[in-house]
Amino acid sequence: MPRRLFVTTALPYANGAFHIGHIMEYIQADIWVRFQRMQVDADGLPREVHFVGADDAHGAPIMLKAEAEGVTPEQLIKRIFDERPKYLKGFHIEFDNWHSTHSAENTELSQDIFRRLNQAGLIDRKPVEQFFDPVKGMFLADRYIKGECPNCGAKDQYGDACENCSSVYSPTELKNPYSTLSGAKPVRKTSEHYFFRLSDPKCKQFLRDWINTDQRLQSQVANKAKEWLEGEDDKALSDWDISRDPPYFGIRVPDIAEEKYLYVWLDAPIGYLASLKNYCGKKGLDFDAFVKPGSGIEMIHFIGKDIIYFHTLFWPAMLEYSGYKTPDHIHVHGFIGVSGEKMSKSRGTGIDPLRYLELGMNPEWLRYYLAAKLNAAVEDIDFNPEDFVARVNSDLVGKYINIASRAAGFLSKRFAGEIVLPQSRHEAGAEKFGIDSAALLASFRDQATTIAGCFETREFGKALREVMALADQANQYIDDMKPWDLAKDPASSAKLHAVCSVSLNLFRILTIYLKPVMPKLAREVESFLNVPSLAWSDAATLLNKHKINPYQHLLTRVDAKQLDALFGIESVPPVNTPQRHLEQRQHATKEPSVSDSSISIDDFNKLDLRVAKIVQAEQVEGADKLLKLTLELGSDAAGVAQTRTVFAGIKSAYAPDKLTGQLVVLVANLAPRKMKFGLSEGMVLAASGEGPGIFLISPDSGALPGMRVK
RNA sequence: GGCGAAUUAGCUCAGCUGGUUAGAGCAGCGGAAUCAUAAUCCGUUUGUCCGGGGUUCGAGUCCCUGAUUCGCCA
Repeated sequence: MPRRLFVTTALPYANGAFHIGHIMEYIQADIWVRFQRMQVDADGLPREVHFVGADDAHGAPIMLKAEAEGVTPEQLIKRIFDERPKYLKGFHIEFDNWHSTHSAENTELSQDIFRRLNQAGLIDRKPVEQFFDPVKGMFLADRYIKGECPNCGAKDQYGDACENCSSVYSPTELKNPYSTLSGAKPVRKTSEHYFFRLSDPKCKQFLRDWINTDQRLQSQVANKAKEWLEGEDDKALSDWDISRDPPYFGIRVPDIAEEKYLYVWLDAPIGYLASLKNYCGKKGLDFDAFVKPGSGIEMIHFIGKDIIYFHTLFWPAMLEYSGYKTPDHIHVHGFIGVSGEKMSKSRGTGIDPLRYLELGMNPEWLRYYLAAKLNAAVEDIDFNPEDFVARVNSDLVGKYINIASRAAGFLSKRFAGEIVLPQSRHEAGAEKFGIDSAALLASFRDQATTIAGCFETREFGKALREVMALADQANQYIDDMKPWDLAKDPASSAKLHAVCSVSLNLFRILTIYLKPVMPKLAREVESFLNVPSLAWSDAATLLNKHKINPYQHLLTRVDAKQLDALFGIESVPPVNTPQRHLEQRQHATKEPSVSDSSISIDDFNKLDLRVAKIVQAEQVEGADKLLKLTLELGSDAAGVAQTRTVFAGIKSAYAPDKLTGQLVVLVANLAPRKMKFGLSEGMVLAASGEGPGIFLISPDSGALPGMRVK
């Protein structure tokens, strides 16, 4: 039997587009999956891999977001669902299936799992007192409650922790609490909830065994899971609240007359199975045979470190006690940051994957760069623009592609594109040429096992370092052989032919090793070399007496300007970026969607908006989007004109000379921001939308510089 | 607050259970080359291995302590 693998990535929350963190995870998993698909197992059968994903489509945040947009939750998640392929195809991420937790399969599986857990005696029902928003008519998760910190009295703090004094408390301890949804004062209300008895001794014992199974989890992950599992007193593992009251967008708790819903985090991971089941249906495969205990299939989840808790405690326990097989491996990765800063979606320091594609940047650059930085540890990685340019250009174009480029021209021009290797060194030919190419080719071939080991264990960075070390050797070989000198002397024609043939064989082997990372490029190389799809085992063979196609450029270099555009100030991604379920504490301090909450007049008054007159507007050398504006704000008490310098990203829409004298609205109390070109002391208001165009906001005639706007 | 992780060349990172003058790539510098989308090759510089103590014949590696950063406390 070949190895059989069932691989998933974490389900993205369907309230927004993919961000770079999602794409990184998919690229990591996709590389791993593609590597597996290139393998043939001992019996000669190809390895069997099933790679699925799905949207995580339930929960209060989606319900509220849809409401704010004036659409139904179904419409919202449909829109998001329809966007997914653009990203996945764009980055060559090849899922076998993409489904949704809002589906017949997931409803059926979730309700069935709930029933089976109930039958196993692991479901309790008990009353819970929570805050309730009397205006909205719904129970409030912690993140929707704000108030004054019970410790330091700071205002507008969330229900879990104070940003000011960082004390931790529960929402019921807040002073003067209010609902962020309606502004109303929440009331305490009791409701019956269902709980999964995770603290049951048999459950804990099962988890202990599961967590401690060798090779199942990375050591850091296992340690963390143990810490949670074995916590005592106030840190003891508690039972898991798995139901929610209406209104809720989710799956009904089965077999009861009351309207209650399964908590989104219960049905979300079941989405892995729902997607697999949907896929099995399409392919005519036996789903039950995949997921029953002892099925012989390896179940592998790629996830980020933020959701370890769910995947190492709740999820295996749910599966175990509902009669399914439990996951064999959880592969946890860290977060991606940009230039040392944490990703901040609202400030635009993140990389918008769609913009990356729209700028025409090659997705395989990103795949290579991320792979070069990824390893098997739970470590955050950093996207550094200079590093990105250097790595891609020097490794891929300078080292790898260069090998083909150096050899192919001679081969086409002089030898009709036919690869002919020298005879083995013990026969006539190789010795005569003084080429020890056999040893070189053998050393390339022999790295197949080492590099495969790196891919298998997700040490992608190490794998690529090995590959690039080989590419260095290939370039050295070409340098030693000096084909350009050989080409000058007709007598050394045979040797030139040999050198080019060896070089292209080296290039072919490198292509095999890079194929999981750069599938499209590999396809183009296959077509250039005129060979069928390369598998891992092909590294053991050589191309000889074989005609190739003319060489065409295989890969362009990164232009640093593209990165400037990627990070341009206009590149701010959509405001509502997806996060995992927003009801979770860890996300509770993140900003809520603008439309979800109202602000008080006091909040508004914090803005000091002023009418200002543009007295000077000039181009900024080296800036793609910025104009430097000098603004007059009226005079101070002593009659001295006040001016401000503001850098505004409006170059694409306004010519500097047309702006002089125009009145605009300035955010006068915005904290000054040091930019590459100088200090920007405020911000001018402008409108923009999905399409092109930026439109400055101007007061009606009669307004004077310095006037307050409110 | 408690627990944990991280901190190694300008940049990105290797350094397994302590063992010779601490490594790689990129960048830099000096040469060579000109087949190759200025790609390649040779040579070369660079480090208070976060600070301070300690254990040891010997510590980047172990222990204590301090700093900074980050995470978890569901």
